[in-house]
Amino acid sequence: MRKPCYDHSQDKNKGAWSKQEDQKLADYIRVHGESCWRSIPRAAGLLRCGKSCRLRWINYLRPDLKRGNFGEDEEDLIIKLHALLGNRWSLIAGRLPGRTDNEVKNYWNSHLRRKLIKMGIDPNNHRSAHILHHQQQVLDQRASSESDNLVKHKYYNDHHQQCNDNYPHHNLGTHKVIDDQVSEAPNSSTCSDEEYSSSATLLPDLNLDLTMAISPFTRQHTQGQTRHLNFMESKVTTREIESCSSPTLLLFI
DNA sequence: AACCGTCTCAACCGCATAGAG
DNA sequence: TCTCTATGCGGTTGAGACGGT
Repeated sequence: MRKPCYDHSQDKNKGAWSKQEDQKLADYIRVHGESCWRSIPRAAGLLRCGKSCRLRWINYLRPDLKRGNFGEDEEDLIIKLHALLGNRWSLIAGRLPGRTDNEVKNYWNSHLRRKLIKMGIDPNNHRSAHILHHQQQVLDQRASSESDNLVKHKYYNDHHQQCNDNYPHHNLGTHKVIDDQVSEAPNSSTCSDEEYSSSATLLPDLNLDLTMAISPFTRQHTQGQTRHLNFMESKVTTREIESCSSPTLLLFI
């Protein structure tokens, strides 16, 4: 049986950190560095669990943290990255020097989400809400009368183009197969190889290289045979994409 | 001044994953 | 290959701050 992450059976402190606790932790880490969080509380004389110490250090005590309000450029970057990565806060925070994943997540939930909603943009998929509604209606009608998925795809792409036109600021491109959270292609199995390679297109203003790759894990195929896929494979075929339920997004920094 | 609703953000929690043995 | 432990991540919670009535 796995031990609980937070063991409060030994009179561990909970809640807000006191200045003395902060001081103890900061002093300890300055001398000994960040290693083995589990042992740090005892070594530093703190009645906290290791996880709590790690969180406190990363989110508050780290000397390289940038405190204060987010700048416009930071907001802009968060929105763009969220459009690409979804709620991968640690990845997003990694592109914002001095910001933590917790900080970015909180800022998104308290400010940016609302800001996008006010602008008529769905913060979940970064699409214009009224256009999305209209497109969905059209899509539903067509889907009910035609079974051809290519039709859906055309509408999806047209719609996406329209969103980009309406909100060029976000430069969303057509990253429909980057990730199951980010992309919402009606049916990715209809994409051509060319379309998949376009999903690896760079976003020049972000200086990001977004490359499709299949997860390194061995995947079971329906026929029962096992196939090993190369982790760094950047050119993947439609068939491989089909066999992969969760394509991995790689960020090369 | 008191109450209430909303907002913000630090901290908690549980799950996933990496890595060691 | 399997099991176990430590760490990392993202969703959620709750206390305190703040503004409106």
